[in-house]
Amino acid sequence: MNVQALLNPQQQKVVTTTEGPLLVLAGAGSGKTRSIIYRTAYLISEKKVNPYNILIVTFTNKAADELKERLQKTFDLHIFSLWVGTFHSICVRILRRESDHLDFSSNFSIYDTADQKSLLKKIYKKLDIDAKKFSLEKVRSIISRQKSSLILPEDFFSFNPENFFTKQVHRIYRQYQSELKQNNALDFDDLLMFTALLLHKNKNIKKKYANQFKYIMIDEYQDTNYAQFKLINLLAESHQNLCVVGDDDQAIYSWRGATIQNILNFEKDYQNVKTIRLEKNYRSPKSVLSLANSLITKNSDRHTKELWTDKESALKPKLVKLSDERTEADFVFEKISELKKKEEIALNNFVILYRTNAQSRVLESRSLNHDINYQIIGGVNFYQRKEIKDILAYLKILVNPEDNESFLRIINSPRRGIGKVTQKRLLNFAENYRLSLFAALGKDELYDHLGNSAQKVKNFFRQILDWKKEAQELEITKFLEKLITELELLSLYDSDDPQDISRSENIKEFLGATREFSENYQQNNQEEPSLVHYIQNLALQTDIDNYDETENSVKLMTMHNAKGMEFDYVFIVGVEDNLIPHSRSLDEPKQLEEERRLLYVAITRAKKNVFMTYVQTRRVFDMITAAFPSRFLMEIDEELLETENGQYYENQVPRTPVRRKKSVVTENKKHFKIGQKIEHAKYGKGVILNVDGRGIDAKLTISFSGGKLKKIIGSFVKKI
DNA sequence: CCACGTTGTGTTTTT
DNA sequence: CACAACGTGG
Repeated sequence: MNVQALLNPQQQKVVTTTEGPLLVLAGAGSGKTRSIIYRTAYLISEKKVNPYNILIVTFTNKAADELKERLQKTFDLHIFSLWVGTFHSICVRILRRESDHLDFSSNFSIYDTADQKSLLKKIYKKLDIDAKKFSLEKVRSIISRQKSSLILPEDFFSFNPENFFTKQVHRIYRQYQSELKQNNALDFDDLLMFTALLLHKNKNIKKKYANQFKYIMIDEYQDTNYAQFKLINLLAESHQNLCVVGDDDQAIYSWRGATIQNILNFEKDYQNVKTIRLEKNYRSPKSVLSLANSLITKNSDRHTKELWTDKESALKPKLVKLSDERTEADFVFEKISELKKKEEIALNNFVILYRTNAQSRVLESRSLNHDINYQIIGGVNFYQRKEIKDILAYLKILVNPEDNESFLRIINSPRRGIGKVTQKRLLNFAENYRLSLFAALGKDELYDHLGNSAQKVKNFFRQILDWKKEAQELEITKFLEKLITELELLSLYDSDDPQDISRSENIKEFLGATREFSENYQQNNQEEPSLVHYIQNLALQTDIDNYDETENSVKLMTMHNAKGMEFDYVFIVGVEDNLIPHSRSLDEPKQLEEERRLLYVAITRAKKNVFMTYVQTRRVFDMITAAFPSRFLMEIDEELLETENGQYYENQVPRTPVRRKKSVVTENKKHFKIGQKIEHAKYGKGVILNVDGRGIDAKLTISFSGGKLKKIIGSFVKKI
């Protein structure tokens, strides 16, 4: 393996320093991933380490897949026994294997944020707690924080002050854990917490995994939380062969419990730590890097380092002031068209970054006027869409009959005439007999309590039992097809309503994804995947894991999602106070620093140049509000940023928010008129027969040239 | 039991 | 605005 030719001296050092604790402070674009891959290859082919003895933790599943692929293709290594994955997926794997030592079984359900909230809502009712005083999101995040810090309900008051508020939170937390257990379900944080606790409590199991993972590498170490720190610490303490890679300047997940102290204190947590700094940036030109450096040096809590590059560029980052968010979107798309034409590059070399998902909406609707394909990454996760979650709930109930949450989701969806009253009776019965809802269906006495609905419930039970049997016999894709057919899901969404069209498309896409998973799995494992395996894997999938970077389209995503990626041209929209830094982060200096890092991450994605935009008025809900350039812009050296129109530091007169007039739009002022000719990307040209609603979101009834009649939302068509 | 209307409520970021 | 929670009439 010729390391010298392909890596710079620091990277080489990372690769060849295999023993003992190693801290790699790797700036943005400094060849971090490359170093990890080479280090792994070096361990296997030069040091003759068995792949089975290596653990690599990546930040996304996608990164894990790519790493595996490159090891296989570039280095021709057989690495199927190598463990690569995210913290969560690795924990699932361990928990499934070790379920004998745990008080849940290996077919556990994994609850996402929405599941957590719906469970909490039920608990509020039971404990008579007011959701207005104890906001669901707030309590959910407090509980999440406890778990990230390995604080169980019984230890709660050792770490939290005791007052009225915390007492209630404690009650909720205790009940929440007990209900999760009843459902044989774990939330995301449980996956980490229970794995860490298992290794902590059970010396034999700890020994087993510490022996297996003789070499450990962790990517994005700056974004790990205490549970993750502890987990790794337990595994690495005996051999100390731990390499962590990260950049404290890119720590952007403290709100999720990540603590930057993990990377700042690594040299104290482990002994005889070797530290290597990767400061040469291979991605961005000097102009972009100076901008980024100028910003990040305003942060105090950091390892000092300075990124450098020898890449020159005539281009200068630009700052552009626009009047409102629509003009902003138009500007961005026009600029992209212009650059695309001028440089003859494909659309996938452009990215538009924003602070909040809500900002994608305008961009989406304006893109139609510019003939630019786009792809949104993130937002509502594919697997969290209603129609998909419904199907998943069926699968979960078949795998884990104790999962009451999933049970309640499916019992009357699609409608089968089992309404609230019957459900209430069933719940009471199950509670009296201390049974799960599904198990209650197996008791004959139940049906005496159900009156007219008894037969419907019986039919439902029978159906579930049949599916359960089939799920075991059939290959998962086959089974899924059968389930979808028998539930008549596709015909349920068979209308011209764009929402229904997208729902049935999602279901088909889900089937496709299942088929792909099944085929891959069979190839790698020489056997069919089980349903449990499949759905536990699904729960941890994200949008980023599945997106296609080769597709010819502009990518739209949050700054958070852009971590680890790179693009020729980066457009950052809404560089305003209240967005970046976000209004919720203004008071706390620590949070302000994190917002600054977030903008730093966004800027350092650029291979060629960066455009930042801000507007003067922005619509928030139904209000038009005055917007102001981000305070971060004032910190940047003036000469590093070219302003296209107007100075960003000019004094603006704060304007009072303007409430949008509720004017009645007369027929001829409407955005769309009856008789108007339009064009749709898929259906072609047509004429509007009816307009329901106002403006761009009106529901249009359109007769298309082929004779087809469709109902379509205004924003999906172009006026011609 | 359910469809459909009305009222109320809330948007940071995600595994 | 968008969507969830509630109430009413069939």
